[in-house]
Order: sequence, then structure tokens, then C-alpha cells
Amino acid sequence: MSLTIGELSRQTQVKVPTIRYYEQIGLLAEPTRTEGQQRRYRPEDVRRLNFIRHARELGFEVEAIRQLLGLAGDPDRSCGEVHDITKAHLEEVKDKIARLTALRDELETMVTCDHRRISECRIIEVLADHGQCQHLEH
Amino acid sequence: MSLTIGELSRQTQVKVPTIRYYEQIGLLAEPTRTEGQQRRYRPEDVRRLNFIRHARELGFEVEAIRQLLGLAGDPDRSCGEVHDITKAHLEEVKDKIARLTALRDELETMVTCDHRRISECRIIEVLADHGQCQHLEH
DNA sequence: TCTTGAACCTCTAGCCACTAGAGGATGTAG
DNA sequence: CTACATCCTCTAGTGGCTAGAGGTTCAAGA
Repeated sequence: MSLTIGELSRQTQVKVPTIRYYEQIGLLAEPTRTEGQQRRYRPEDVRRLNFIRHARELGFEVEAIRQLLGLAGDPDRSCGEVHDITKAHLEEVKDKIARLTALRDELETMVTCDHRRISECRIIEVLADHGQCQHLEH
Repeated sequence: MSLTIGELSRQTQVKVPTIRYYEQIGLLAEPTRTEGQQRRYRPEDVRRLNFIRHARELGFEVEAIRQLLGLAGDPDRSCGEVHDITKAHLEEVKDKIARLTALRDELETMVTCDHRRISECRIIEVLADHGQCQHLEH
């Protein structure tokens, strides 16, 4: 009927210390305990933890997941807020991609350096000289 | 002739606590001090700190920068190692872009959800259900 | 019933690259 | 000589875990 933390871990692919961490920060409710203080979980905890895992895999921050979990428990509400959170996250991801793409192009130019001496190395030059690339952030 | 930490900060756009942090982890050498223990920098410290800043802007990790700084000080050496470090970093950046692009596509499908009730929300469904997207890491 | 040992428990500290803040000292311009 | 911007050190916090110490519990097999 009830699962140990290890069984929950196996079913969700979330590591045991991570489960305890999620409990500590309030993403997972405190489960019941045996007399010896070991945690015992119910099947619905598997569902909740899977939800959390999927959201983390999609790059949602813990704070966003906390909000999504709150909203998800309210079936009659409009999902506008869920949409907004996801959209905001999508925009962040797009931003990151844009910045990394600029970075990639810069690095690709740099690695065309053909193994001369350090004193003529294009990479070292780019790094040592001025800030042509001040627009880049990370 | 010599610069205060604030002047160094202004010239390099690196924040004062960050400069002290770089000293602490050994990226910057300990500068001379006034009698009152305030740091005083030489112009070459500006160059070194600019090098560090450029490398950070390009996403190099501190460990990589430590190596690059070591190599940069050796003008007659071949820049093969510099090339390798940069190439490895480039590959990491490409990897990140690939993962984020997969994420973006997944999120874009999700946000096509058209504001129904939570109980029919596509986003919540994706998060709650299965792991079609187990291949995604972040 | 007892023993073994895998799995559990709590607690603290570490990772990266900073950032923030407390509480006090220094240095320079007027 | 005073005011006050800037400097100093030290500690703790950020996010999302992960690792390890040192001890306890539980279930299966003898």
C-alpha cells in the first residue's frame, strides 16, 4: 500500500536526497512516518513528484513549480495563469538561446586560430584586448 | 600611478566585491596595500582583470580562466592548449543550445493551450502525465 | 527468535560564482 | 579638522541539489 522513500525514488527517478530536499522546501508535504520515523508515501505522492520532475526537466524553477502545483489543484479555475507562467518561462529559454548563440558564433571565430605561438594566438588576443563583445551576457 | 579598488572597478566594469573574490580564489594576485591596509593596483592589473572579464563574458569557467592565464603568460609556447580549452567550451555551449532548443519546442507546443479550465489544460496534462520528454535534460 | 545488512534517519557542509550586509577604519577634499 | 565617500573584514545567502558522517530501523533468512 505505502511506499518507502527508496521505492518512491525508483518509481519517479528522483533521487532520495532530492525527495527529502523537496519536502524541506515545502514542494512535497510531510508524509506519514513509521514508529521508527521512516517516511511512508501514498500513490498520489508518486503523481505529485512526477509532476515536479517533469516541470524540472522542462526547466521550470522551483518557485514556478510551487505556483503550478497550487493552480493544478483547482480544476474549475481558468488556466490563464498556468499559461502565463509557461509563456514567461518560454521567453526566458528563448533569451538564453539567443545569448548562447551569440556566444557560440564568437567562440567559433576564435577557434579558427591555427596553433601558432601564444604571442600570436588569436584567442589570447581576443581575451586580452578590449571589449568588442560587451553586448554579451551569460 | 596606482589605482584604488574602486578605480579598478570602474575601469574594468568588474564590481568591487568581485575583485576581492577573484583575489581570494587566486585569479588575481594580492596587490600592495597602503599603511591603512587599502589595496592599490598597478596598470597591468587592469589588463589582467579585463582578460578575466572577457573570458567570463564568453562563459569560460573560473578553472578554465586560471589555465588560460597560465598559458597566456608564456609567449613562446604553442597555443594548442588554449585552442583545446576554447574548443571544449564551444562544444559545451553547443550542447546547451541543443538542449534548450528541444525545451523551447516542447514549451511552444504547450503554450498553444487556449485558456480553458485547469481540468482540461494541456500544460497541466503534460506535466502530470507520463514522461514523453524523458530525453530532456537541462 | 535472532542476526545480518540494505536502506533508512538527521545534520552539516560543499558546489559555482558571486552578492549583500553589518560594523568599523581610512583617506582626501574643502 | 571635519565630513563622508570609500575602503576594510567577516559572515551568510543565492539555487538546486549532492556528499558524507555517524547512527537507527526494518524485513528476510537461519
